[in-house]
Amino acid sequence: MSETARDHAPRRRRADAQRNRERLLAEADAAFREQGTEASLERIARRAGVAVGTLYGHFPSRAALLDALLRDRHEALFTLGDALLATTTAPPPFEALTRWMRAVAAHGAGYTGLAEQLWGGLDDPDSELHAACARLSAAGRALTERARAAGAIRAELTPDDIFALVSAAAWLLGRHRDTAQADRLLTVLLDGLRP
Amino acid sequence: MSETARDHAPRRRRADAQRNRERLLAEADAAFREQGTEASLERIARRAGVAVGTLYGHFPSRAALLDALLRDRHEALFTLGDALLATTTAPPPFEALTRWMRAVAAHGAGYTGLAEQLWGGLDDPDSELHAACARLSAAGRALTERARAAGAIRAELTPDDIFALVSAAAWLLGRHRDTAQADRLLTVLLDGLRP
DNA sequence: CTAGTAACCTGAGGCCGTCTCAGGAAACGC
DNA sequence: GCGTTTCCTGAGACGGCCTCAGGTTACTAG
Repeated sequence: MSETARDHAPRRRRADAQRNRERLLAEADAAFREQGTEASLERIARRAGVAVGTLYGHFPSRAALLDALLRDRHEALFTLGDALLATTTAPPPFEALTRWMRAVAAHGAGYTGLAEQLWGGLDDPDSELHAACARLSAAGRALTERARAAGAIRAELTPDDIFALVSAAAWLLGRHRDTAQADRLLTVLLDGLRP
Repeated sequence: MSETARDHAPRRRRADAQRNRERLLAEADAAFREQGTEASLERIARRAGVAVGTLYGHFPSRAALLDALLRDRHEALFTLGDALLATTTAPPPFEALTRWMRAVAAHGAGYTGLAEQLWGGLDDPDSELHAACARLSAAGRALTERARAAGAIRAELTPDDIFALVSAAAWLLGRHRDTAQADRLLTVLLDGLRP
């Protein structure tokens, strides 16, 4: 957080544009935390001290806004996925899969409604969230196949099944805020994967 | 289904009102099936050949419309719950619980978005869906406690946990239409309940 | 310091949705 | 038929999404 703040935005931006972008992201994060991913974009713009059009100028859609907001968290998940798959650092297949599922479920629970958005982003190739969703899905697929090949999970489970279960868990956790319960439920779900 | 159609509406209604009510329910069912429970009420009214105000006259809120639409299905679930709890007809505790969970999950998957509505109806005492949700929840609670007392499920699981799991399953099944997958996922979930 | 330019911002306005309510229409009972 | 009660209508207030023509501002080259 210094002059390298423009990491993944090599093109110089006008100072006011940069400021507005940051305020918008901050307000969007606050609004999404409080009201979920369906929070009013108009209100977000207003609270950022900016006109609606400015918001749309920076983020053409809700998905684009989310994508920008989640960039770091997604990056961290990609890294985790790589580590869980790399031959040198990977834990046993079942543990790798469950650690992945817990991480993704926790991520999808970050905002109420995020699970739906990620689900939708996977289906819609035009969504700004599509790339991220696809990478998450690919990592999950690889981990699932490895676990399946090792006989660590029921043979009939497909990667899509795993994705569905993670989404459901994220949906649930995203509207409860009870971490103890979340843990119990994830345990039920993950134990059920075993053959 | 004949002249006894006004079962739970003892008060005579004007013929046109009765007709409109039925057309509205039919169109709402169609719309909810196609587009989920967030379908536009204006469009439903229009397709029923009626002004918006008429719809709101019959059903003050989306929840009221859903409540009317689901009345029979809820009644059937209450009956099932009673049977699963009655000492004469009840199967073993674990089977009773899982049959209940499967039935409620299937019900909540009837329309995309219904799971959220039922969840919300439980929380909001003013919702027209509240009574039905509360009864469903009570039956689930009793079945859970019985299963827990019999040592058929993990000791740490609460009735709220079960409700949450059923909701998540309903959410999932409500946006997939793959019954084979639905079965696999429910199996995972229900097997995970065991100690 | 200044002018020119490209980048950016604004907000009215079109569209659709929810929900209400005053006034009009229609069914019913006699 | 006629009065009464019940019901229906649809304009309109309000908020959300999204766009785009026109105004504004930061930067830059001189």
